[in-house]
Amino acid sequence: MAPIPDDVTARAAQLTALLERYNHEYYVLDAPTVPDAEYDRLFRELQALEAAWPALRTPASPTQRVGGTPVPVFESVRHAVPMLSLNNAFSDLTQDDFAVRHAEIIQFDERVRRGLGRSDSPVRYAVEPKFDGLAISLVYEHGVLTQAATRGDGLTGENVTENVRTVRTVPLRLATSQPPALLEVRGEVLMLRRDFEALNAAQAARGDKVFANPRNAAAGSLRQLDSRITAQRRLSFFAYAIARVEGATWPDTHQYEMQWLEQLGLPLVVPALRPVVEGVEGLAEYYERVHAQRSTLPYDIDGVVYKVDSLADQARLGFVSRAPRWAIAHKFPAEEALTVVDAIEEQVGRTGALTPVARLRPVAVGGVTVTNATLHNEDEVHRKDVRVGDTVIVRRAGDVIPEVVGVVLERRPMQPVAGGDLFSPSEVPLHPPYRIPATCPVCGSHVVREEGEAVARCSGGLVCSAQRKQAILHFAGRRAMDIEGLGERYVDALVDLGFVHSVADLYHLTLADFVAMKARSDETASPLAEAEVPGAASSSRTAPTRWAENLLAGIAASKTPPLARFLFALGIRHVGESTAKTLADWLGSLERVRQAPAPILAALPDIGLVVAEAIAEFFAEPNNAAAIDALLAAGVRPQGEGLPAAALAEQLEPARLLTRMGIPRLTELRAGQLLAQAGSLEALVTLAPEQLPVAWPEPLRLAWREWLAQPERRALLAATAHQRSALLAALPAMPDVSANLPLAGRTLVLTGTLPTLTREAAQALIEAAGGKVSGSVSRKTDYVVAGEAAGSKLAKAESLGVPVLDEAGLQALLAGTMAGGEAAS
DNA sequence: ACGCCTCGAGTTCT
DNA sequence: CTCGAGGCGT
Repeated sequence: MAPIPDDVTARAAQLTALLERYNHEYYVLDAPTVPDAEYDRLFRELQALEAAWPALRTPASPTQRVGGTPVPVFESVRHAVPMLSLNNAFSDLTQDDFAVRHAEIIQFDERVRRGLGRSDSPVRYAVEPKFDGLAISLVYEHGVLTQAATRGDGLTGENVTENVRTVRTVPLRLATSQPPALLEVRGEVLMLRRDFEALNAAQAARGDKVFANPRNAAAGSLRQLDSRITAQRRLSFFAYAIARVEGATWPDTHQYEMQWLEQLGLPLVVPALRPVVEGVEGLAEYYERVHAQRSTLPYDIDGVVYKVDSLADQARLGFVSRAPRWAIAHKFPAEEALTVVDAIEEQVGRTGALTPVARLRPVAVGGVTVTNATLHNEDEVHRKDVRVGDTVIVRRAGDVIPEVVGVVLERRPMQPVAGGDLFSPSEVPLHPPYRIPATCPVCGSHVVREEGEAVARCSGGLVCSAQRKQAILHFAGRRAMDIEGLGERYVDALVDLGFVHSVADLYHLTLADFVAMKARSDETASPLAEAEVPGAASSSRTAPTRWAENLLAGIAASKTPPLARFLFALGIRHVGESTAKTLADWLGSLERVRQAPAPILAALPDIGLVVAEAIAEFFAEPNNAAAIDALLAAGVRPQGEGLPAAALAEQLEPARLLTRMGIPRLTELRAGQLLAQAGSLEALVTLAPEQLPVAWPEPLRLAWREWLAQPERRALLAATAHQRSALLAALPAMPDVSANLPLAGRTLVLTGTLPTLTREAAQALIEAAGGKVSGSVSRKTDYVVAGEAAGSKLAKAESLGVPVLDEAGLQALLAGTMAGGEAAS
């Protein structure tokens, strides 16, 4: 290749420098000094030079902001310094008292001052808005941007360098003649509100999908595999931290860090929004000020961030389970909005539960458009007195789920009443108070509400198509049989068109069935029509069976589930994952679970009479028995341990079993006396009245005789005795050794996202080590394992003094090398 | 009998 | 995540 003439190299360098300066003036300083046309002219000149001499085209060239070749997939990038998330503090602005309103600020400041051993002098804090965008890490080597990565799980992110290069405010080269050998900057990529609106307008005009909020638009744009698309989207960047410096002096306060970054040409938020303040009053004042300004800012924020300004002090404070002790995110309270209830409809759940749902006029709350909100149950609707036509206050509670806070009664639609006078109102509400319907909206069966229960249920059982669909969906669910690809759309179509009546039918479906189903659902324009991929109109001839093959493969692959998951999949009332696991662990086979009478089941840990009877009734019900037999006949083989648990003998002590028969006033002590008289469970049936224990008072003797009088109870007693013997005979010869495992008898709670383990993987490891994973923190919790974005459970652990571990701590515990955890402050 | 704790069930939107 | 309800220890 011909060498590049010196004058060309010089001109290219000159153009690059000019374009970089104009870029910075335009996008970062918002103060252009040249007309756009001049910029475009220089830009095209540089492009032309680069076209003639491609060697000039470096990654740092301003021409490279237009995006390059699409990548098949983002490669992953390991962060040299982990990208942490901050602990959260929440505010409740409904309180007036300063101490109450700013309790989180006061607590944070106290923790900081305690940690620094500084009781009187106020701490200096660098404060800034908490952007609602995507955290990004930028690496500059000798002043040139060489890598940009998303946060990912904090340890490993995605390499999005090509995309970030197209973000106009990100300098491709640092504005200094003596750049550090290495500089890693952390900041946020986001979309300004005006850019978001323009983008959505353009998307809508083109008939493309619009984004729900700027955050989603930014995320969607940044994660484009084709960076040319990213280049067309107006993304912005704000820097807020330095992660690594080599070959330069690291400033000693956060404030100086920011000043340095600004000198290097990195965009920062306007100075007024990032002051250094002192003490609690300074933090509170800043919080109030930004909160008040929130809606007028050019971008979305979801709170503010407080950081101890001195880096030496930051170092002294250190970290608790991967979140810094010297910084905290203070979130604004949930946003509320007003909207109108168009209708109240009922959803029918798997158990037949009718749940009233408010259909709302679409309204934006906290970044998403809300159209539905659950009203939980009839009582709840009455408590809030929500009616059709009402204007209601909607909030996104905690983080996601929309909630109707209350009704604005002044706006309730009314109608005049004839003959109204001083003593009777002249108008009444247009709509009556809500009533749960008397019949199921799906199948018309009557609706029953048990005495003392909050939920109303459709009595139709599996006759009700809604219940059937939900039962099948539950059966196929990820935590149950895990049939891949069988989602709501297919279940709806399969049931509506009569291809599937019960779960066993799934295993008899053929390719021909699916093709027929597809044909019929196309005719009837059922929801399946929407399942087609864009442009599938022509491909429905060419590859009509691909999805069906996948589905059939998914169904076939689900034939050998672990017993616990199979039991859970059956959808027995009161039997969730945990109870299903108890049954599987203790009894070891489907047959033993099916045959166990209620008292045996109630002898197992955490299973009482209510649950035991629900299980026994489920298996006794002929329809259910037939459905299970059909599954077995179709080749479904739940995988059990084969043997009951060795410790079962203790659970099945005859006196214990007797107390679980549902006999009134029979305590364990009295059951023991009774057994001493009879000699064995079997002999109880024939025990003569005069042989009852002498210590028994007359009412008890009467209660016993009355209970035993019914034949089915004598049968239950006999069946229980029989099953007990059978189970004991099947017990394994060797006692189990689980007591020696490192986490035997320990209860752990997982919260947040762990850096490398998934929640399921962590749970599996803990259980393999003999421990138990629970969902909520209490005094009985031995450890809380906290990851990224840990929430209320971490806070609760700290308030109860429960030790908090990070993933490394958990691994140490699993290895049995650690006696205790790192205690939280 | 009471109260704590855990589990089950239902839910929204992208 | 939140509520309601069942299980179990006190």
